[in-house]
Amino acid sequence: MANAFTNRLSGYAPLGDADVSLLARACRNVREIPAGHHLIMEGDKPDPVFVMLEGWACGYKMLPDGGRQILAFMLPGDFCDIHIAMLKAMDHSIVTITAAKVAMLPRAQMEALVEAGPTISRAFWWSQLVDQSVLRAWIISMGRRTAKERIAHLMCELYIRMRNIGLATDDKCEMPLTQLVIADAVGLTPVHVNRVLKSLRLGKVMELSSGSLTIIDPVRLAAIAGFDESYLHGRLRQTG
Amino acid sequence: MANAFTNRLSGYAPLGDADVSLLARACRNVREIPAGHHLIMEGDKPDPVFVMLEGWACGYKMLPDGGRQILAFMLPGDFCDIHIAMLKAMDHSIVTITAAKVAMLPRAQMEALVEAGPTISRAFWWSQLVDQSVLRAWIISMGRRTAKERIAHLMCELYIRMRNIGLATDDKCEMPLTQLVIADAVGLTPVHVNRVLKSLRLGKVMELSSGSLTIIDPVRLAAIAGFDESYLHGRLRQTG
DNA sequence: CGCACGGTTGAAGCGGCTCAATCTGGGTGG
DNA sequence: CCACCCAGATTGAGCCGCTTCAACCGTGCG
Repeated sequence: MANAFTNRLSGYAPLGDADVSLLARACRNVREIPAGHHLIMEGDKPDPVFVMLEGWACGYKMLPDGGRQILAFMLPGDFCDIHIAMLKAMDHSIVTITAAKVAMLPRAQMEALVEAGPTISRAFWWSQLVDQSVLRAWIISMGRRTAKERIAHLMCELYIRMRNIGLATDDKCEMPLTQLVIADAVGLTPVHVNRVLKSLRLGKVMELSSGSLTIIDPVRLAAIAGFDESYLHGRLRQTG
Repeated sequence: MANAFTNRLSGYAPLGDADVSLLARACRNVREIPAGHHLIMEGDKPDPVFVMLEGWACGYKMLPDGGRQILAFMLPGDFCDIHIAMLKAMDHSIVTITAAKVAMLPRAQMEALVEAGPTISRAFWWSQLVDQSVLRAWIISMGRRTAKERIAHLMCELYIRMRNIGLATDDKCEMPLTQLVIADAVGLTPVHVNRVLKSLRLGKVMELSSGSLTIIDPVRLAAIAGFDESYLHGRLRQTG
């Protein structure tokens, strides 16, 4: 019954078997989506809430001058935007980064889950809390960190999130991000991202290539980033 | 019975009289706090949820190098951090900017309110949605906007939020922010904030002095900021 | 084969920072 | 009532991190 979604939520609240099967059954409507396809675009009338089951996606907003700012990365088990169904119109877009499996929960189903009991409801609140923490950490990065610190911090965040869902080894995980995507996430130029990655590589701190991240010196990477993982509130995923 | 808090929430969901009086009664425990005092500090064990009834506050995080990043401004009617009671330890601090009246709702009371019915619960969800939207807008500002655009955008945000709670006239509102505070919010230097404010003043766009904001040319200000107020989901406050 | 996309590198410019000094107004003690 | 004080505002000069513009390279794919 369990999937990436129920595993993640059970890290937030002690879900019973009934809760898990309710949540899993809510994920019956799954779509397979290739890389680079939009789940929803700015201005669309949203209805279903999207949940990532496999693959990566990101939410972003375009600016009048053609620039793009990425607002969040969505990994397996994540809600794409838990509030989506409350809006009249999307104020940002969501696009897949890799091929992905996405569950679609209609608004009514979300409401049913919330009202199904306090445990699921509590897990949803935790999920929102963590999402907000991540947004705050991004603000801190963009406001007060240098280019190198920012990129190091993003890599730490994504690595730990991957590790928390069991998709990382001790020093490595998938990281299917192009330098352009990283630039749009941290508010830098692709050119400068390239130079920073080079310096991290030459400094034997970490290496990003062919879609995966290798952490060479975890202590130094965390020091550069000023990284403290507690804000991600990760739990070891449930076994079995 | 109504106060800043119930007025704000009733913009998010159709609260009945019973809901309003429940919420108002939850705000019985009010503290008056002078300017510059902490409601809670990083590392503290949080318990009560704070709600601003009068005055301004801000949440911020200190960085190892002594820098400060402000994460949010709290105005009358706002939750300081609706998730606060779920945490084991605060990961940021909250300090008053002006003298303030703050209601303190213990964890148990929050849970009781959530379970009191779907309307209050829905209003809380909306409140979280709006808070997230604001965080996202800050990320966009810090990632992709110039200093002038960023400051203009922040002024627009705060002006509209003040207007939405009935605390602004057509072209003016209180804005008790020092240039240092603005700098810590938008990720700039106080010196540079000063220069930008000067240029906005000389350009006859807006003027910030002695604790209040005067918008001279609203159209140009919004154009500079690239501001679209819909993300704040403001409703006219209830009358009576 | 050749195109397209992503990565890499160099050179020059600029926006915002640093450092440092001066100014201003409101509050305070004598 | 005045001298003083201090936080916040203001201004100048020089520097640096990141951007811009413009190439060139490598590789997967039609």
